[in-house]
Amino acid sequence: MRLSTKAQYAVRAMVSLALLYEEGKPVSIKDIAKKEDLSLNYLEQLFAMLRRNQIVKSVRGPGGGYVLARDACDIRVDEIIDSVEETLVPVSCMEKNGECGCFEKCVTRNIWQGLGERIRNFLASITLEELIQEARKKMTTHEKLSVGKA
Amino acid sequence: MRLSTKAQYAVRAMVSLALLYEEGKPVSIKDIAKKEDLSLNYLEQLFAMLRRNQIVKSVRGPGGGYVLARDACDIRVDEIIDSVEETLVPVSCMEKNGECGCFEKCVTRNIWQGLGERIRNFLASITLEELIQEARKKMTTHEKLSVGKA
DNA sequence: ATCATACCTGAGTATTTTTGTCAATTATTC
DNA sequence: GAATAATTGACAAAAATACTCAGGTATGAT
Repeated sequence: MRLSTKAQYAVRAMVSLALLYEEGKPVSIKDIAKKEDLSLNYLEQLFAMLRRNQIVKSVRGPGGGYVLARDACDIRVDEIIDSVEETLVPVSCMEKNGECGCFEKCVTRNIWQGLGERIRNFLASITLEELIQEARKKMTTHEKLSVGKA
Repeated sequence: MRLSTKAQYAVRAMVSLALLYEEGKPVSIKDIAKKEDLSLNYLEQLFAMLRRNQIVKSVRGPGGGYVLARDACDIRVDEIIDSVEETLVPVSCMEKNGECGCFEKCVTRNIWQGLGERIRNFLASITLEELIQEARKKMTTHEKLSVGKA
């Protein structure tokens, strides 16, 4: 029962994007890669998926980069994960919108369905905005501790 | 976000075990393998793990097999899954009982922790007994439909 | 005793999924 | 038209998963 690193990276990258963003200026993937210490090429793939799912918008050319497609308070964590990972449903036979055809036999079906719903609901209850605020809070307390590091 | 087939098999096998059980007579792994259409050898591995975790008891020799180690109403689904799969925690850095050391930086930590708790709580809220009763219910309605099949 | 049954163990393998890398292209700004 | 940065698709390494196999060990029945 593991979330892929892909999904974890995507969420972290989205927080980074939001934090690095300053009015009107797109954030390059390079900056995010540096901040999060991730492979540039790999991040590119993730952002391509995020873009296709309308989580971010891209701006090409010099000075370009990525921007949130909507307000942070309107982006839910489950949407971010959906963009890069196929599914939050815990078992594969339930993929195609609920009907695996084994209804009569399958005793455990209800469990997995219930579990999938809990996971979905929980991740849908958290917005990017909340993560950003938490991040800012942690940053300030952390900065107090590491003053004069450089 | 997938549960391993291992975990799925284990839960199904436990239901099978409980359904096949008749007073005093252990159920052989072979019967379960047949009923669930799983590899005998693979099931053996799973039951070895279930035994080590005191979910089932084994009886060796002819006429032997496996028996529930406790009442079905006292066996929770999360225990079954724990026995065969390492973890219900969604990200690896949180393995060792919660402390990954990246507390200050890690903005997403709270999400994964919360998610892990939801998953755990949900699976802990279901007992084997409940699954058995549901299975019996489905069996009777299903039998009505497939009368005279053989 | 010995034989058949059925659990028990650990090593090994094949498959799939995940996690990336690389090379080449396209769009945009200066 | 040169530099920048997103965009794409193919490919590859590595890890996890899902098994198989070849033995062993305990027990009951004859």
